Amino acid sequence: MKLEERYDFAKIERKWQSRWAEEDIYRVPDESGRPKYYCLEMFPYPSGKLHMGHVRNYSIGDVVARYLTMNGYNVLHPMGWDAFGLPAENAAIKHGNIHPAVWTYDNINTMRSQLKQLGISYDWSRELATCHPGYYRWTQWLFLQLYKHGLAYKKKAAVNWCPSCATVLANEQVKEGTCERCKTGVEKRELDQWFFRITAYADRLLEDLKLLRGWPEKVRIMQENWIGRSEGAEISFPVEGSDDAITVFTTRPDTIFGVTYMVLAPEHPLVEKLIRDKSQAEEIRRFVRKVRNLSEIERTSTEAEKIGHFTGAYCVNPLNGERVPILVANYVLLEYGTGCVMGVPAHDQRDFEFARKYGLPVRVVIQPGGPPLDPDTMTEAYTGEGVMVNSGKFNGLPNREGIKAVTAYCEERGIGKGVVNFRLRDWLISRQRYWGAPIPMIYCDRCGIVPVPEEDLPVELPMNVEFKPTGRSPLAECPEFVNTACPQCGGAARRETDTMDTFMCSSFYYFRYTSPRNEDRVWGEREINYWLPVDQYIGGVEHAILHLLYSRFFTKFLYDIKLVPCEEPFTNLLTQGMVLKDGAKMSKSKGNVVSPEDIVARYGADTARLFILFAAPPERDLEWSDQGVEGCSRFLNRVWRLVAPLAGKLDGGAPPETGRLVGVNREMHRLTHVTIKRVTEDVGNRFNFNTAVSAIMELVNGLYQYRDVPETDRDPAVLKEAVESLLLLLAPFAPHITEELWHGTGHSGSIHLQPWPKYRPEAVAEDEVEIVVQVNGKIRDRILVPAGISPEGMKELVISRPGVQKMIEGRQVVKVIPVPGKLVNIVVK
RNA sequence: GCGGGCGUGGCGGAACGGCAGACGCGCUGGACUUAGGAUCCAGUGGGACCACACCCGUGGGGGUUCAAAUCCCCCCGCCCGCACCA
Repeated sequence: MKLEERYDFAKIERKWQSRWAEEDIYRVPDESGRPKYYCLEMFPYPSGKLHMGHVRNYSIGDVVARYLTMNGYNVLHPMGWDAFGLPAENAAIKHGNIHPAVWTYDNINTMRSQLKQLGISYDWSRELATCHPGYYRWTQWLFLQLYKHGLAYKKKAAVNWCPSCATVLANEQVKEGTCERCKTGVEKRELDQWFFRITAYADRLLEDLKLLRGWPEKVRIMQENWIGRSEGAEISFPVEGSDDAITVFTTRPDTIFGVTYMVLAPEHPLVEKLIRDKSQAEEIRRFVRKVRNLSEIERTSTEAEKIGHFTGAYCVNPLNGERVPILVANYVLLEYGTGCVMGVPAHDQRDFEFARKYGLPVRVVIQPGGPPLDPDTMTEAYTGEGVMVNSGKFNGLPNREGIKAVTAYCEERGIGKGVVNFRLRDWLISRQRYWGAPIPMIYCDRCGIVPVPEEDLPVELPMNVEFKPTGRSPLAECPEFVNTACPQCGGAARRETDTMDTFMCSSFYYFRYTSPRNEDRVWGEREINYWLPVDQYIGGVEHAILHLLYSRFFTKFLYDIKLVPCEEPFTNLLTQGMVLKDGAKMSKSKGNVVSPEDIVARYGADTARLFILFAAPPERDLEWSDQGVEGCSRFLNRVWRLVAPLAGKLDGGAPPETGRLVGVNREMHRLTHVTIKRVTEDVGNRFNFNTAVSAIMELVNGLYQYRDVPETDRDPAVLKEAVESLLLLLAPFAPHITEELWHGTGHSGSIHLQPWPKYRPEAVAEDEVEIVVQVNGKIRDRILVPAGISPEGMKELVISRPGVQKMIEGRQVVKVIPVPGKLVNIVVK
């Protein structure tokens, strides 16, 4: 094959993309003699066009997939679309005449062709879209499995409502009191909604984080904090003059003798009962109403002043029989623990501030060593260790033991028990929107809530609906959808009109890739057992909690019902950094967006990929640089100019024998093998693509030098080996140019199906190495020593040098430290 | 407030506790050219110097070590996550 003089990236990329597709070289079989490897990148939401974050994500994944393929693995590398979601519906509302399905599939078509233009090695035969009935049928089926196992349930609760998105949100989708998607402040609404009982898995989700050695610590810690396990006790305080009791959750039962007041969350159901016949009833109702009307941001802000009101009611401390006033205060959250807190001002900083503000008594019950605490002069709560005091029969007990002793005492007396509390809440999955998978449930006046029979799935979305941001699901306005027959009694019944949170769809897509076209089962047993778990998952850290926690939950559930072979879905996780421009995240509002389309059109996909991999290590943020792109483009042109003229001239025969090479040929041969070693280690062990690329650049620089030595002095076998290695090493990064040059230099068969080059240790070894001579840690000289020299030999060689003798003349040599292959440090006095 | 991360040339970034600044960008000079914003070659942390030797340098301050960008302690700055969790 003849090669053109000029590197015409556009022509080359087009040509190979269609050849690869025709020859179907990226299709992967579900069984193989080779070991399997599942390389997965987070599938995108089809928002319109690819952005640089996508290009980075998929370029990283592609290097991993191609590298492992060349290393003999049977690599599953699929792609699909997280295709349900609000933007599609919002586009329909805004433009009126475009259906979310049309909008979504248009975007998918655009983005698929962009991915193909980037030359990513996906097995497109496995492509899936979560909005396709062939997919969401299984989303619904999995809902039914959860329901069957008591993990999907409906309950009325105060839920997060985003007025802008006109739907409810899961806790995980609320950030700082605002909607994660649109930043609108969320409100609380009392609604009857579907939940998944993720809390049933809280302990395992926490415990198994320990197994995830291949995950960034940061993500594990984030999940750990989100799950928020805390051990403590629930203790009941009987309400004076009533049969009611207030149960508090506390992590410090050892401080119970220091309780000087009790606080209920304003929304606590007991409040109304307590104040009914009290004079302050109206005042408190006003307060409760006010707190309720606050936005979540104001309600939960740490800045907000702590405000409390006395209810007029009292309860009794079950440990010492003391009368304790009951208050209502804005800083107590109904959702956490029991919605009530015992106030121990001496030993809790919030309680302390609150008590000082309202002049509530402070009683010390934990005494540290040193001067005793004085409740009147304390300026902050004492939260450390100490010995129990003012605590009746527990006096003198170290507080650590006190925690257990008080808990045990309460259990014996039937007034309390040790409990474990989690911050994790159940996952709210109902959405009052159209463009999602319908929840497969039917309401029958006679039979109640009835699941749609599995054989009736999918419950398909009707196409003819009105899109209006009403806050009711558009499905509710669609009688053909709503009205149905009860599967049990056959009578008239209504369908559930809420759809599922799209995070449900993305919680199992990586399983479905193993059997994307299976219409009989959610996936094949053989396929799932072969491919799972995912060996390497790659995506943005923004999914550290939401998607990754839900997916772990799903996997555990599916493991329990024996549908998947693993308890954790993703063995290794790489969270890539953001792509920045001028130090800030690219965004339309900032006007600093660089479009992948433009870059690919101007420089080609190979250049775009190479730059993005070269500019920074993958987990770090990447600063976009047009000049850096220029540099990568220059490099590929340099590769072209080096290799293209060699077309038809690379006839070195078998690889050279290391032992017989000398001079420039030995050096070139050595550089080749050093580079193979470096790139192999950088890509294979560390995912340091940036340093791998620089190693390849050094090889090219070396080849330019080598090219300039007289042809008679060059060994054709060395040149051939160097050029072929260069192309093979560069292939995962720049798949098109390397494929073209590979064929141009006389090879048939795709470069991407070649074995990865192996370095020869004997070729990497040097005869002589330069070592550094230090005197008292400062570099004073450099000398060449034989490579295999012993530490003793190094010492002698260095000391005997005249220059070194001069430097240490008249001083006493205290110690000589030889570091093989590196340096000798002479310590003198 | 709590948790995590990061501070290295003009810039992006390299450096198993062992030669700081690989590689790339930018800049400077040269070659080739009608021309070069193409290409090739060379130089490029700061100071000092004809040049060499040399001195100073990884946010700041201490420490461990023969040896610290790297390990430990304190401080400063920036970024991210969580945020009244009882």
